[in-house]
Amino acid sequence: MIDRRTKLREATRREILEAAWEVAREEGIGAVTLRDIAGRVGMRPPSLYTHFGSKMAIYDAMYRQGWEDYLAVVAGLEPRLPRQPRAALVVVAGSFFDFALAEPARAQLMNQRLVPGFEPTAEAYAPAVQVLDRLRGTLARLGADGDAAVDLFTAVVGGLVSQQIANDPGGRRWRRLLERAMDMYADEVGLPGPRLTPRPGGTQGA
Amino acid sequence: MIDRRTKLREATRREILEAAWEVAREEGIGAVTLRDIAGRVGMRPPSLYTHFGSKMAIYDAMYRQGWEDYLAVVAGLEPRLPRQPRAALVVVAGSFFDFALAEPARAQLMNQRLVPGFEPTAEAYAPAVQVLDRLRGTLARLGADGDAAVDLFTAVVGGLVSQQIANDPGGRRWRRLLERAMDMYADEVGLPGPRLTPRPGGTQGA
DNA sequence: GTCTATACTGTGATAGAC
DNA sequence: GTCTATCACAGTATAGAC
Repeated sequence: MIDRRTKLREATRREILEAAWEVAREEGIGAVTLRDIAGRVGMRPPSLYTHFGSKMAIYDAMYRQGWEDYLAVVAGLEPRLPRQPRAALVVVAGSFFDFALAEPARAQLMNQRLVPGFEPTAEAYAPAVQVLDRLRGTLARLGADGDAAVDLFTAVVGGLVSQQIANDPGGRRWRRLLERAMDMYADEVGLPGPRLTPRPGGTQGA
Repeated sequence: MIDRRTKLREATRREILEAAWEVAREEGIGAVTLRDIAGRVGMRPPSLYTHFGSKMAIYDAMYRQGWEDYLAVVAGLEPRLPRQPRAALVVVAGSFFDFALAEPARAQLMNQRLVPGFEPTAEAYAPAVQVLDRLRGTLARLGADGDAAVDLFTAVVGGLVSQQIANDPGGRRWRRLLERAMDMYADEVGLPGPRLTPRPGGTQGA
C-alpha cells in the first residue's frame, strides 16, 4: 500500500540523496558530512536519522543509485550496438568510461573502496551484478566467451578509467587509448573484423 | 652533522612509522588513528606532533616509504631480467602485482586515493616518479616505445591489481591472467618472441 | 628537546521533549 | 517527524613539566 505518507517519505529521501550527491561532487566523496547534507535540505543533522539509519546507509543508497543509473545507460545502449564486434566493444567500454568520468566522485564510490569501512549491502550491490551479467552476455554474443574474457575486459577498462581519474583528471590521456585498448583486447580474445586503429609498429615499419 | 640526538630522532620516527604500518595492516589504511599509533609506541597522541607535523605527514612518509621499497625491488630486479622480452614483461608486471598484493593496505595508499584529502608532497612523490622513469626505460629497451605504450602498460597492470584487491582479496583470480595479459600487451606493441600462453581460440579451434 | 595534560573543534550517533 | 541536548571519539593546538 503506497499512501501519501510513504510517498512524502520517499520524496524526502530523494531530496537527501540529491543533497549528498551535491556535496560529493563539490567536496569529494570522502568529505561528505551529515552536517553538510542536513544544511542543504534545511534540517538538523540528527533528523537525517529518521530517513537513513546511518551515514553508511546513505552511501549505500548512493552506491545503488549509481549502478542503477549506469544499468539504465547500458540497457538503452544494447538494442542499438554496432554490428561490428570491435565497434560494439568500443561503445560498451566508452559508455562506462564516460559515465565514470562525468562524475568522478560517483565513480570512486562505485568502483574503488574510497570510503573507509563502506561495504555495499546485497540490495545495493544487486544492480552492479546485473550490469556484470549483461556485460557477460554482451561479450559472449560478440564472441568473447568465458570468465577469463570478462575478467580481462573489466581489468583493462577499469584500469584505464582509474588511471585517467588519478593521473589526468579532466584530461583525455587514457581516454584516447580506449579504441586501441579495445583492438588489443579483441585481438587477444579472437574477435573478427579489421582493427579500428593502426598497429603502431606494423603499418609504417617493415 | 649527524650526532646522537638526530639519530635518536630518526629511530623514533621509524618506530612511529612501523607502528603506523601495523595499524594499517590490521585495521585498513583509512582506519589509522593517532591514538592507535601512539598507543603502540607508548606515547600520548599529542607527542606524535614532536616527530610529525600532522597525520598527513605520517601518511606522506608512509607513501614515500612504500615507493622507495618498491624502487629497491625494481632496482634489484633489473640486472637479471630474462632476455626474452615477454618473459621480462611478466617479471616486471609480476613484481608490481605481488608487491601490491603482499600488503593491500600499502598498495591502496600508493596507488589509489583511499585517504580523503591526502596528496603526497613532491618529496614523497619522487620515488614514484623514479619507478615510472625506470619502467619507461625498461619498456623502451624491450621494444615498447613511447608514452602510449607506458600508459597502456600501467593501465593494464594497475587494472589487474585493483580488480584483484577489490573483488578477490586473498585469491589469484586476476593474478592468473597476468601472463596472458602480458602476451596481449606484447602483441599490441609489437614485441618479438613466441607467446607464453596459448591464444584461447586460435590453437584448438579451426 | 621531549613528552604530558588539557582543551578546542568537528564528526557520527543517541535520547527524549515537542 | 523534527527538534535540542548530549555523548564518544577523532585530529589538532598549546602551555608547561621534566
